Amino acid sequence: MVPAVPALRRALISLPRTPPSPPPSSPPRQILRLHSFSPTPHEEPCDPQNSSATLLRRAAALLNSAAQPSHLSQIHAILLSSGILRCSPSLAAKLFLSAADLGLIHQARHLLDEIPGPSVPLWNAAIRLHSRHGAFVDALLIYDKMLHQGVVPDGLTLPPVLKACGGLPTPTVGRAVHAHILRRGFETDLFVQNGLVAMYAKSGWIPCARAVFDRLSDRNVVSWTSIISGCAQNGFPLEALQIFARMQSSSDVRPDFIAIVSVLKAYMDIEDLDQGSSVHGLVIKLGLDDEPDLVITLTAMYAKCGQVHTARSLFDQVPSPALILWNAMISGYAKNGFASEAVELFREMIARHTKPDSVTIRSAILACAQLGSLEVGKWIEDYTGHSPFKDDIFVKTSLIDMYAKCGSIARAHRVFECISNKDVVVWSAIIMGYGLHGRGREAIHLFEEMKCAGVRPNDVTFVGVLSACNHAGLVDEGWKYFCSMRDYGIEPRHQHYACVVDLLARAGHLEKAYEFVRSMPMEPEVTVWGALLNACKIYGHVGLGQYAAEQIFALEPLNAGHYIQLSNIYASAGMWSDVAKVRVLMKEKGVTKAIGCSLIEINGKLHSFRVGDKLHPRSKEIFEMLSELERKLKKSGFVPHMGSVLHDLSMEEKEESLCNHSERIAIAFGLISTAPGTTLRIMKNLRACVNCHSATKLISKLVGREIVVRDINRFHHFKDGLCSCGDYW
DNA sequence: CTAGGGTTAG
Repeated sequence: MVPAVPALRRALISLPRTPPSPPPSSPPRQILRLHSFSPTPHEEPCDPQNSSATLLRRAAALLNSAAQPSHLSQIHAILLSSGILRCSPSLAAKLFLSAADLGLIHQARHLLDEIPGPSVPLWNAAIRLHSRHGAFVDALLIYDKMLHQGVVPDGLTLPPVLKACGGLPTPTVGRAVHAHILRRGFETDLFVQNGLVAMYAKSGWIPCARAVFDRLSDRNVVSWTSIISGCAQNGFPLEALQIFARMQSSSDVRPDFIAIVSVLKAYMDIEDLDQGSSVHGLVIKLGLDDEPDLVITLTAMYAKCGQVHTARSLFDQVPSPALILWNAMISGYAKNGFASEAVELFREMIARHTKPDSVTIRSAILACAQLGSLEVGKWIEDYTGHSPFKDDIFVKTSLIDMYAKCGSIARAHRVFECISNKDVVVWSAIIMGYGLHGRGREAIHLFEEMKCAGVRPNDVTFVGVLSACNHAGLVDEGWKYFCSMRDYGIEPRHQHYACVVDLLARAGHLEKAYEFVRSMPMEPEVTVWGALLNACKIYGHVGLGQYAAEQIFALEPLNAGHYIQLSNIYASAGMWSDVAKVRVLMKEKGVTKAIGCSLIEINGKLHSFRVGDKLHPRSKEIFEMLSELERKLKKSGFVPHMGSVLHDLSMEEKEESLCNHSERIAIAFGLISTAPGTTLRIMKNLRACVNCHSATKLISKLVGREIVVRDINRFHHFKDGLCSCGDYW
């Protein structure tokens, strides 16, 4: 009789129970003939002994053939109601093992309680079953009960117990079990020792995991893998790789595919593709390149490191990809700017009748957000609504983000409203969305509402609020919120500082902004100097602009936008020789201006235009519309803002007339290809230029259309001659 | 009869 360790008991009492999953509700497919079990009148009704024996025999025979959960449930129910289960522990045990084999946790649990004194293998099976299915607390409670009944665990009891401990947030229980193990002498049991290493590793207690590992006299591939993956998963990728190197040099343990997967994870984390590829070589040498799980990890690694083409070639070699392989490829595309490839692959997946999970759907939604296409966005929401993930809060949050980025804040809000338990990320997403659309007041209102609802803002929420204030020119509010961050114990990051600099500078408080930059506790990065430079352009402040530009050139010498900003500052001040100098500087450094490009979506298809683009099949009509627009603009007294011509640094581009800017062509195309009154949605890769911005305002009025333009930073909603940004961008 | 790994993150 061994008493339960008090520490283990104490630790267990404090644990929350895992909420039980509902028992399977699907009705039995095939109804067993119930009456054949129950004692029937013609079968010696007056002799319960005899009929019980018959029943037992029949039940045992049926149990041997009961491969389906529904059959098992029925047998269970019948035996239970007849009270016979209590008379025959061996039958109960048999029934229990069948239930365990079928993964029927609830029934197995119920049956275990029916068995008077379960044997050690039975206890082991029960613990293993719960541990495998993630019911860790239950697994431990069963273990506790076992100890309490004075049953002595064997070598097979502890591995699943340790696995359950490793699944808990802290290794408190694990340590108690460890103490147990020490007292009982499982020092030479490799399974138990490996379990300890994995338990500490999973809980993030790497030094403890290492201590156990280092004391092992005998190590197999599982011991090595446990410690390697422990390091890789807890932010010590370099240690993981060192240990792998040691494994190869100082042991004759041959890595198997699971070991390699763990190693690749470490390379993935440090994004060391060169080393990662060399492991790919090792995989081939070991003859493991056909291992499906390794193909998944390799694909994920290449995809995550931006080598989407290499990833795709691996993907294409798999005849029927598993769900997570689809996920790795689709998310790889989405994260690396291959949005249309991601959406296309998602469609292919559906066409091939592979059911996506919430990870797939989230990746697909992310791709839609990047694509900016409202049509594709609506399609994916529709798809999501018919999927089992329609109520998933992660999915809904990505939908909010997606609609905001596709230009429909109304749709984003609709999704937002329908979420019952809004967490901080949901609120942050909608606040960010309103900010993106220049609706700062509403963003602030939502922020206050969120606080009233008792949701605590985090650093991301503050980025949202600050950028919302910024886009709407709400200087005082923005400053107030920035100062309130510390009340919430949030230390402002660089991004928050950048927002404030932009906020102050754009509103004309250049000196204040500069002072603020100097007071920053970290080195200002490009975004901060860029905000200053931009404001200097707006307010014609040459000196500070020059200084900011110098800082930027040192940090990011190859981005043409900064040179153009500086050049524009000089041009506005009439400093033509300095304009020329900037041009020379650009040439010396080999910086070329990004070519403006606008996209417009018509009937779900994207059309792209560049400056002066004549490549479109309907080019002739487009240019007729362009001249008509220009006529209308002139007639209503529109004067082009000549400053915008100065954007173009090369002589060739200077010759381009302003009305050839790409967004104007996209608008013209939109007008000739849609019904009157249809909203036009345009995306461009640069910031809106001053001239196009005022022209578009007027055009929206002249043609009676709402025009939504997503530029590189934000949205502009043009309507009735006005823009939602209030000319503040 | 036991053990180690993999997609993702608004």
